[in-house]
Amino acid sequence: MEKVADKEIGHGATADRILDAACAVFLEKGKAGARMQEIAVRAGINKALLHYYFRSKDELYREVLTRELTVFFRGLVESVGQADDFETFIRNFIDNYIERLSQNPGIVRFLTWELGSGGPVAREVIAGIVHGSGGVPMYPVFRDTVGCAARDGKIRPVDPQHLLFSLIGMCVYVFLAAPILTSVFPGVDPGDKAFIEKRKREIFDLVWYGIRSEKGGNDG
Amino acid sequence: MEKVADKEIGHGATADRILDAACAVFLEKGKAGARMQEIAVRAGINKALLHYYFRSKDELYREVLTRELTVFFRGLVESVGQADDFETFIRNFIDNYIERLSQNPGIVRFLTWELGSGGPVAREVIAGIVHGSGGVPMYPVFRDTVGCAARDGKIRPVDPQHLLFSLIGMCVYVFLAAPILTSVFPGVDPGDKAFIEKRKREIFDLVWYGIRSEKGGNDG
DNA sequence: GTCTATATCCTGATAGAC
DNA sequence: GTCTATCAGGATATAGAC
Repeated sequence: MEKVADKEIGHGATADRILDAACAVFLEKGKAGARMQEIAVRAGINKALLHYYFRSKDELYREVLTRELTVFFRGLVESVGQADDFETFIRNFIDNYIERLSQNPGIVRFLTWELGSGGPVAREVIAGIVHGSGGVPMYPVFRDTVGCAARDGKIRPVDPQHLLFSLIGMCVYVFLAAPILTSVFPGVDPGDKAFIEKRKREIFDLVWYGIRSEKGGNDG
Repeated sequence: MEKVADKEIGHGATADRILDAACAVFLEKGKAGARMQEIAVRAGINKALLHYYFRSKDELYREVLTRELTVFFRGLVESVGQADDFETFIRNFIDNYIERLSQNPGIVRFLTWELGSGGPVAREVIAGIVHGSGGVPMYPVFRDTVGCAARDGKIRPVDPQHLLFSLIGMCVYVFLAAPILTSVFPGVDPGDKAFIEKRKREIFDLVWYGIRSEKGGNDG
């Protein structure tokens, strides 16, 4: 499996092109709106060959989701890491989270929709990732880190669950609502590098001023 | 148009039932995933009668969106109102915003998806509401109120646009991500009254501590 | 206004040649 | 592995009786 002139270099070249095309179409149109015809064309083949590689639309959908969500979630989970002080812990979280989102602007929107529509496949795949993942469970680490910081008087006591929701919400919103934002606020572009960096700073400032302990806080 | 035994009281009773049913189905499945058959059944009629009232799926979709988004957006815009002091201004915003969202958990999810999918109908309808609305433009009021509070030394200087994004993001996220949250955090239910009230308080605290001016702030 | 039956079109999936 | 041609099912939309 290493000759094949003209075309690619062997085994899964076509399959990969299909997966890429399918990913794009599914993320854009959703499972119901996606058309096998369009996926085939974007992959540079025809429907018959598409079905030769992936028996059915359902199977293709499952493969795409598994591949895409696995890497995406692993990336997000890594947003919660150890850090010397609590300030960098929060800063790293925001940086990493926004960075991943800005590189995959479509996937969160897709996930939000598909999960709400009760898609069993998406639910399954995610369950497999969240629970089965051999990696570090994300929330316990976050909760404990916040708890320690509060106990040490670095920050005021705060519900870690809601703090997490607030952080994620602030990070995710601009990407989810990108179409509305750009239409309501001409000049705002969530894909723009400068906007992204400013967004990181604004979120951090709001959160940091919002939770740090009064007594210890005269470094601003 | 005021007799008609047995059935409802006249003109648009059936049409309204159809619109309600269609709204539910569209919000749940999206335009592509929605089936005219299901809409008909939920409205208690059959496909033929459905087409008698609304010529095509596209037309029905447009009517539903126009009706639903109009009232929803007007409600959201009202979240920005005058208040005696800046603290109640923020508190009112959060209260109102979350209240509307919690009563329409599905519509934001739908909107986010459909706008991102480039649906021209949704875009059109929203443009008509946002611009054509004779009501008060939302953002200028918000921006000026924030600006005044900063000028008066009530809060630290802060980018009003990003503050708005942060506020909305924190409010909206738990409803958008409800399916994920309930599965990852057993016990969390964004539809629960107690959760909603707690969420309001947590958001307010984070924002208020996060933006209020240091000098004037010793009332906590 | 409401129904049953039917037309028309589209899409996912298969057959079979090369 | 890749193609053309085609099937079978399902979806929107219409015809026509009541």
